[in-house]
Amino acid sequence: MRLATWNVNSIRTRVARTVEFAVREDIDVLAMQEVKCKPEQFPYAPFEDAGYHVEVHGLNQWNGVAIASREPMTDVRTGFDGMPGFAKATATAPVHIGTDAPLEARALGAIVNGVRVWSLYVPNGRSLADPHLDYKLQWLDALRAATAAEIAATPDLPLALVGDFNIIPFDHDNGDPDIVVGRSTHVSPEERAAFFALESAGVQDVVRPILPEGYTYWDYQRLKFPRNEGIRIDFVLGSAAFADKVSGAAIHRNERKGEQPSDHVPVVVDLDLGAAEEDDDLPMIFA
DNA sequence: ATGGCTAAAAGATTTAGA
Repeated sequence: MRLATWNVNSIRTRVARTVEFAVREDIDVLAMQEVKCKPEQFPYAPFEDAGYHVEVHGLNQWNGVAIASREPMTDVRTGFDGMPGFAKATATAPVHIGTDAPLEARALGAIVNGVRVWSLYVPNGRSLADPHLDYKLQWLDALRAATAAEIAATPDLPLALVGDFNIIPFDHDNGDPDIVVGRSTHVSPEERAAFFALESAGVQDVVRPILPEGYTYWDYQRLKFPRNEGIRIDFVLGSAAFADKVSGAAIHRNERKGEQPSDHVPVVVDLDLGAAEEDDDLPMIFA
Protein backbone atom coordinates (compact mmCIF):
# COMPACT_ATOMS: atom_id res chain seq x y z
CA MET A 1 0.00 0.00 0.00
CA ARG A 2 1.24 3.46 -0.88
CA LEU A 3 0.16 6.21 1.53
CA ALA A 4 0.62 9.93 0.92
CA THR A 5 -0.06 13.07 2.91
CA TRP A 6 -0.39 16.50 1.31
CA ASN A 7 -1.47 19.90 2.55
CA VAL A 8 -3.14 20.97 -0.69
CA ASN A 9 -4.04 24.55 0.38
CA SER A 10 -7.53 24.54 -1.18
CA ILE A 11 -8.66 21.43 -3.01
CA ARG A 12 -10.94 23.41 -5.29
CA THR A 13 -7.97 25.37 -6.61
CA ARG A 14 -5.78 22.30 -7.05
CA VAL A 15 -8.03 19.28 -7.65
CA ALA A 16 -6.65 18.57 -11.12
CA ARG A 17 -3.04 18.39 -10.10
CA THR A 18 -3.90 16.58 -6.88
CA VAL A 19 -5.70 13.75 -8.66
CA GLU A 20 -3.09 13.71 -11.42
CA PHE A 21 -0.40 13.22 -8.79
CA ALA A 22 -2.31 10.44 -7.02
CA VAL A 23 -2.81 8.53 -10.26
CA ARG A 24 0.72 9.10 -11.59
CA GLU A 25 2.34 8.03 -8.32
CA ASP A 26 -0.02 5.09 -7.79
CA ILE A 27 -1.21 6.41 -4.43
CA ASP A 28 -3.66 4.07 -2.65
CA VAL A 29 -4.48 6.39 0.24
CA LEU A 30 -4.10 10.18 0.08
CA ALA A 31 -4.56 12.19 3.28
CA MET A 32 -5.17 15.86 2.56
CA GLN A 33 -5.08 18.95 4.75
CA GLU A 34 -6.33 22.50 4.25
CA VAL A 35 -8.95 21.46 1.74
CA LYS A 36 -10.63 24.76 2.70
CA CYS A 37 -14.19 23.74 1.94
CA LYS A 38 -17.31 22.07 3.27
CA PRO A 39 -18.20 18.56 2.09
CA GLU A 40 -20.89 19.92 -0.22
CA GLN A 41 -18.23 22.08 -1.92
CA PHE A 42 -15.68 19.27 -2.32
CA PRO A 43 -14.87 18.24 -5.93
CA TYR A 44 -15.68 14.53 -5.53
CA ALA A 45 -16.11 13.70 -9.21
CA PRO A 46 -12.47 13.92 -10.34
CA PHE A 47 -11.46 11.63 -7.47
CA GLU A 48 -14.27 9.15 -8.07
CA ASP A 49 -13.57 9.10 -11.80
CA ALA A 50 -9.99 8.12 -10.93
CA GLY A 51 -11.21 5.29 -8.68
CA TYR A 52 -11.05 6.91 -5.24
CA HIS A 53 -13.52 6.97 -2.39
CA VAL A 54 -13.41 10.26 -0.47
CA GLU A 55 -14.19 11.22 3.11
CA VAL A 56 -14.23 14.92 3.98
CA HIS A 57 -14.37 16.87 7.23
CA GLY A 58 -14.76 20.58 6.55
CA LEU A 59 -16.78 23.25 8.35
CA ASN A 60 -15.96 26.51 6.53
CA GLN A 61 -13.26 28.13 4.38
CA TRP A 62 -10.56 27.40 6.94
CA ASN A 63 -8.72 24.17 7.69
CA GLY A 64 -10.53 21.07 6.47
CA VAL A 65 -9.14 17.53 6.17
CA ALA A 66 -9.93 14.66 3.84
CA ILE A 67 -8.86 11.16 2.85
CA ALA A 68 -9.08 9.66 -0.63
CA SER A 69 -8.73 5.90 -0.84
CA ARG A 70 -8.97 3.24 -3.51
CA GLU A 71 -10.40 0.79 -0.98
CA PRO A 72 -13.47 1.67 1.06
CA MET A 73 -12.89 3.30 4.44
CA THR A 74 -14.45 2.15 7.70
CA ASP A 75 -14.74 3.59 11.21
CA VAL A 76 -14.51 7.16 9.93
CA ARG A 77 -14.07 9.67 12.74
CA THR A 78 -14.05 13.46 12.81
CA GLY A 79 -11.80 14.72 15.59
CA PHE A 80 -10.16 12.65 18.31
CA ASP A 81 -11.09 12.10 21.96
CA GLY A 82 -10.32 15.16 24.06
CA MET A 83 -9.54 17.41 21.07
CA PRO A 84 -9.92 21.04 22.15
CA GLY A 85 -11.59 23.80 20.18
CA PHE A 86 -10.76 27.48 19.94
CA ALA A 87 -12.81 30.65 20.34
CA LYS A 88 -10.97 33.90 19.82
CA ALA A 89 -11.57 36.85 22.09
CA THR A 90 -14.58 39.04 21.47
CA ALA A 91 -15.68 42.37 22.87
CA THR A 92 -17.40 40.57 25.70
CA ALA A 93 -15.49 37.31 26.17
CA PRO A 94 -11.84 36.31 26.44
CA VAL A 95 -10.14 33.62 24.37
CA HIS A 96 -11.49 30.20 25.18
CA ILE A 97 -9.70 26.90 24.57
CA GLY A 98 -11.25 23.56 25.48
CA THR A 99 -13.41 20.66 24.47
CA ASP A 100 -16.44 22.92 24.99
CA ALA A 101 -15.10 25.57 22.57
CA PRO A 102 -15.98 25.41 18.84
CA LEU A 103 -14.13 22.43 17.33
CA GLU A 104 -12.24 22.96 14.09
CA ALA A 105 -11.91 20.58 11.13
CA ARG A 106 -8.36 19.45 11.79
CA ALA A 107 -8.57 15.67 12.27
CA LEU A 108 -10.14 12.90 10.21
CA GLY A 109 -9.54 9.23 10.94
CA ALA A 110 -10.41 6.12 8.93
CA ILE A 111 -9.42 2.49 8.71
CA VAL A 112 -8.35 1.34 5.25
CA ASN A 113 -6.57 -1.85 4.23
CA GLY A 114 -6.34 -2.72 7.91
CA VAL A 115 -4.50 0.51 8.77
CA ARG A 116 -5.77 3.36 10.93
CA VAL A 117 -4.93 6.63 9.21
CA TRP A 118 -5.36 10.04 10.85
CA SER A 119 -5.22 13.05 8.51
CA LEU A 120 -4.13 15.92 10.76
CA TYR A 121 -3.78 19.67 10.43
CA VAL A 122 -2.14 20.93 13.60
CA PRO A 123 -3.00 24.52 14.60
CA ASN A 124 -0.45 27.07 13.39
CA GLY A 125 0.23 29.00 16.61
CA ARG A 126 0.49 32.32 14.75
CA SER A 127 3.09 33.95 17.05
CA LEU A 128 4.83 33.27 20.34
CA ALA A 129 2.60 35.73 22.21
CA ASP A 130 -0.68 34.60 20.61
CA PRO A 131 -3.15 32.42 22.52
CA HIS A 132 -3.33 30.34 19.36
CA LEU A 133 0.04 28.90 20.44
CA ASP A 134 -1.54 27.70 23.69
CA TYR A 135 -4.29 26.15 21.59
CA LYS A 136 -1.66 24.41 19.45
CA LEU A 137 0.10 22.96 22.50
CA GLN A 138 -3.13 21.80 24.13
CA TRP A 139 -4.29 20.27 20.85
CA LEU A 140 -1.02 18.34 20.53
CA ASP A 141 -1.19 17.13 24.13
CA ALA A 142 -4.72 15.86 23.56
CA LEU A 143 -3.51 14.13 20.39
CA ARG A 144 -0.74 12.49 22.37
CA ALA A 145 -3.22 11.17 24.93
CA ALA A 146 -5.74 9.99 22.34
CA THR A 147 -3.00 8.24 20.35
CA ALA A 148 -1.61 6.48 23.40
CA ALA A 149 -5.10 5.27 24.27
CA GLU A 150 -5.82 4.05 20.74
CA ILE A 151 -2.53 2.15 20.50
CA ALA A 152 -3.09 0.62 23.93
CA ALA A 153 -6.57 -0.51 22.89
CA THR A 154 -5.55 -1.93 19.51
CA PRO A 155 -1.76 -2.47 19.48
CA ASP A 156 -1.88 -4.81 16.49
CA LEU A 157 -3.77 -2.34 14.30
CA PRO A 158 -1.13 -0.36 12.38
CA LEU A 159 -1.72 3.32 13.06
CA ALA A 160 -0.31 6.42 11.42
CA LEU A 161 -0.62 10.10 12.25
CA VAL A 162 -0.03 11.92 8.98
CA GLY A 163 -0.23 15.53 7.97
CA ASP A 164 0.91 19.07 8.59
CA PHE A 165 2.28 19.23 12.12
CA ASN A 166 3.37 22.88 11.88
CA ILE A 167 6.52 22.07 13.86
CA ILE A 168 10.14 22.07 12.67
CA PRO A 169 11.65 19.30 14.81
CA PHE A 170 15.35 19.97 14.22
CA ASP A 171 17.41 23.01 13.31
CA HIS A 172 18.54 21.31 10.11
CA ASP A 173 14.87 21.09 9.07
CA ASN A 174 14.78 24.89 8.90
CA GLY A 175 16.20 26.56 5.81
CA ASP A 176 14.18 29.74 6.26
CA PRO A 177 16.26 32.59 7.73
CA ASP A 178 13.05 34.38 8.75
CA ILE A 179 12.23 31.59 11.20
CA VAL A 180 14.41 32.01 14.27
CA VAL A 181 14.49 30.15 17.56
CA GLY A 182 13.36 32.55 20.25
CA ARG A 183 11.34 34.72 17.89
CA SER A 184 9.21 32.36 15.83
CA THR A 185 6.65 29.66 16.25
CA HIS A 186 7.33 26.16 14.84
CA VAL A 187 10.80 26.02 16.43
CA SER A 188 10.08 26.83 20.08
CA PRO A 189 11.22 24.33 22.74
CA GLU A 190 7.58 23.91 23.81
CA GLU A 191 6.39 23.00 20.31
CA ARG A 192 9.31 20.66 19.73
CA ALA A 193 8.68 18.99 23.09
CA ALA A 194 5.02 18.50 22.14
CA PHE A 195 6.10 16.89 18.87
CA PHE A 196 8.61 14.55 20.49
CA ALA A 197 6.10 13.70 23.22
CA LEU A 198 4.13 11.91 20.51
CA GLU A 199 6.94 9.35 20.54
CA SER A 200 6.00 8.53 24.12
CA ALA A 201 2.51 7.77 22.84
CA GLY A 202 4.00 5.07 20.63
CA VAL A 203 4.53 6.64 17.19
CA GLN A 204 7.75 7.38 15.38
CA ASP A 205 8.73 9.31 12.24
CA VAL A 206 8.94 6.59 9.59
CA VAL A 207 10.25 8.88 6.83
CA ARG A 208 13.25 10.29 8.69
CA PRO A 209 15.29 7.05 8.75
CA ILE A 210 14.92 6.83 4.96
CA LEU A 211 15.17 10.54 4.16
CA PRO A 212 17.11 12.38 6.88
CA GLU A 213 17.01 15.65 4.93
CA GLY A 214 14.38 17.44 2.89
CA TYR A 215 11.90 20.26 3.20
CA THR A 216 8.14 19.86 2.71
CA TYR A 217 7.06 23.53 2.67
CA TRP A 218 8.29 26.76 1.10
CA ASP A 219 6.52 30.05 1.77
CA TYR A 220 4.98 31.71 -1.29
CA GLN A 221 6.65 34.97 -0.34
CA ARG A 222 10.11 36.33 -1.01
CA LEU A 223 11.38 33.68 -3.45
CA LYS A 224 11.60 31.04 -0.74
CA PHE A 225 11.35 28.14 -3.18
CA PRO A 226 13.91 29.37 -5.76
CA ARG A 227 16.25 30.08 -2.84
CA ASN A 228 15.37 26.71 -1.28
CA GLU A 229 14.52 28.38 2.01
CA GLY A 230 12.07 25.70 3.05
CA ILE A 231 11.08 23.93 6.23
CA ARG A 232 10.16 20.36 7.13
CA ILE A 233 6.78 20.25 8.85
CA ASP A 234 4.82 17.42 7.17
CA PHE A 235 5.28 13.98 8.65
CA VAL A 236 4.16 10.37 8.79
CA LEU A 237 4.33 9.09 12.36
CA GLY A 238 3.67 5.37 12.64
CA SER A 239 2.98 2.98 15.50
CA ALA A 240 5.31 0.00 15.95
CA ALA A 241 2.89 -2.21 14.00
CA PHE A 242 2.93 0.39 11.19
CA ALA A 243 6.67 1.13 11.22
CA ASP A 244 7.45 -2.58 10.87
CA LYS A 245 5.79 -2.55 7.45
CA VAL A 246 7.41 0.55 5.94
CA SER A 247 9.50 -0.29 2.89
CA GLY A 248 10.13 3.12 1.33
CA ALA A 249 9.47 6.85 1.43
CA ALA A 250 9.59 9.91 -0.79
CA ILE A 251 9.21 13.69 -0.58
CA HIS A 252 7.90 15.04 -3.88
CA ARG A 253 9.74 18.34 -4.10
CA ASN A 254 8.77 18.77 -7.76
CA GLU A 255 5.14 19.33 -6.72
CA ARG A 256 6.17 22.77 -5.49
CA LYS A 257 6.88 23.70 -9.12
CA GLY A 258 4.56 24.59 -11.97
CA GLU A 259 1.29 26.45 -12.18
CA GLN A 260 -0.51 27.27 -8.94
CA PRO A 261 1.35 24.89 -6.62
CA SER A 262 0.44 24.33 -3.01
CA ASP A 263 3.07 25.72 -0.66
CA HIS A 264 3.46 22.14 0.67
CA VAL A 265 4.58 19.01 -1.20
CA PRO A 266 3.42 15.40 -0.75
CA VAL A 267 5.16 12.97 1.55
CA VAL A 268 4.77 9.32 0.54
CA VAL A 269 5.32 6.05 2.42
CA ASP A 270 5.27 2.52 1.03
CA LEU A 271 3.93 -0.24 3.24
CA ASP A 272 4.34 -3.96 2.80
CA LEU A 273 1.08 -5.32 4.14
CA GLY A 274 1.80 -8.88 3.01
CA ALA A 275 0.18 -11.17 0.49
CA ALA A 276 -3.41 -10.32 1.36
CA GLU A 277 -3.39 -6.82 -0.12
CA GLU A 278 -1.50 -7.95 -3.22
CA ASP A 279 -4.22 -10.38 -4.30
CA ASP A 280 -5.89 -7.65 -6.30
CA ASP A 281 -2.75 -6.95 -8.28
CA LEU A 282 -1.06 -10.28 -8.90
CA PRO A 283 -2.17 -13.35 -10.82
CA MET A 284 -3.20 -16.16 -8.50
CA ILE A 285 -0.41 -18.42 -9.66
CA PHE A 286 0.22 -19.58 -6.10
CA ALA A 287 -3.41 -20.28 -5.30
C1' DA B 1 14.52 46.74 -10.33
C1' DT B 2 18.63 42.83 -6.13
C1' DG B 3 12.58 42.48 -5.13
C1' DG B 4 7.92 39.62 -6.25
C1' DC B 5 2.45 35.54 -2.02
C1' DT B 6 -2.03 32.87 -1.96
C1' DA B 7 -6.79 31.78 -0.82
C1' DA B 8 -11.81 32.44 0.67
C1' DA B 9 -15.79 35.06 1.97
C1' DA B 10 -17.67 38.88 1.24
C1' DG B 11 -15.78 42.73 -0.37
C1' DA B 12 -13.77 46.57 -2.82
C1' DT B 13 -10.97 44.51 2.84
C1' DT B 14 -10.32 41.13 6.32
C1' DT B 15 -8.59 36.88 8.13
C1' DA B 16 -5.46 33.27 7.88
C1' DG B 17 -1.43 30.89 6.74
C1' DA B 18 3.94 29.68 9.07
